[in-house]
Amino acid sequence: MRPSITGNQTERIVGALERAGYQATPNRRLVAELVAETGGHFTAADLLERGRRERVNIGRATVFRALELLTSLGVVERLDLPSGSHAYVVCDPTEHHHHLVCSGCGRSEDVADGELARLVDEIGQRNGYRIESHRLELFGTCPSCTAATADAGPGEPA
Amino acid sequence: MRPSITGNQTERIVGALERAGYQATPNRRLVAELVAETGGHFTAADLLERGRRERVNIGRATVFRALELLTSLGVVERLDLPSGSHAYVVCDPTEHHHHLVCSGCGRSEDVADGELARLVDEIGQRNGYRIESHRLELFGTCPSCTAATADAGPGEPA
DNA sequence: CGACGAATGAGACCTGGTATCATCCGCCGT
DNA sequence: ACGGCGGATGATACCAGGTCTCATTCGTCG
Repeated sequence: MRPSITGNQTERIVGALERAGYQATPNRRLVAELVAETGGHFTAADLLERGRRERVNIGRATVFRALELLTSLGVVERLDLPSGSHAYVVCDPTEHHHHLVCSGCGRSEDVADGELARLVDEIGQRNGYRIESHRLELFGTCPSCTAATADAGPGEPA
Repeated sequence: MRPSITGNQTERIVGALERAGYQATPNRRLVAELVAETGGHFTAADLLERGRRERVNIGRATVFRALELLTSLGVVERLDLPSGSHAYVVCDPTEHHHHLVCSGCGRSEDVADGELARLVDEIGQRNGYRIESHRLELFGTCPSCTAATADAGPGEPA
């Protein structure tokens, strides 16, 4: 009785919304679904477009507002791509973590803070700063994209 | 014969420009000076405004173009502030590094990559990604801002 | 059912940045 | 000194991403 993996994901998001005391309106549910069914990162424009395919009258502001809400709950986070533009990823709100993003397909993994905390601490101490927050972003090629490019074009050795 | 610390800094920037084969035009010199005399990060709008105080007819596009140029040479880098907006900082182009930014005064220190490289490597391996780039950004309060707030308002204990 | 606050959509607005295009300027070869 | 050419410039239009306002509408609760 499990409609899909993303079905659970959607419920997780909607649940987070309700637990935080926000209404789970149809629009917000829609955004939750769209976010959940996205493999990888997405932009707000993206979401809006997909949203409009399902429900014509969804406003741009509503999408942004929903995204803002979800961001404040930690179920999505905003990434800064190397290009300088912004994207969102869905992620686990329960633990401080960072993101490893595939530049091929956009897929993103959460990576635990781990040793980084110590390193950050040291840097702060060395410079006399009181560190308040830090952000690590990793960009690379995921296993399947690596495999795909290896298949398609092994023609760039030296 | 040393006009100011930032004088050298300016020359360093202009030099980088010339070495890379670009003309060191008056506009670009102006931008270099403005950048050099900035303590901390600045936005493009910032720079434009200050630029216009010196030379009325400097175009917005020119400032952006100069900034882009300097970014491509590595003498400035673009930061993503926690607020989501962008700022630029001048930094040392000779070595891969990250930034530690004071959220009080905007001042920024370069911090060496150091152990991070190893950590990044491990993360990549653990996830099967081929890491292409990474970015660490640290935000905190610098020594003098810490001192200042301790003087001004010690009134937020619990 | 009625009321009130939260949510919504349309659209104006803002910021940061890019593209276009005509002009202009500096530098080069002669 | 001159002519020409490419690079640099400024104005301006444009675009993306995001926020604000405001009137309407929807949900929820009494």
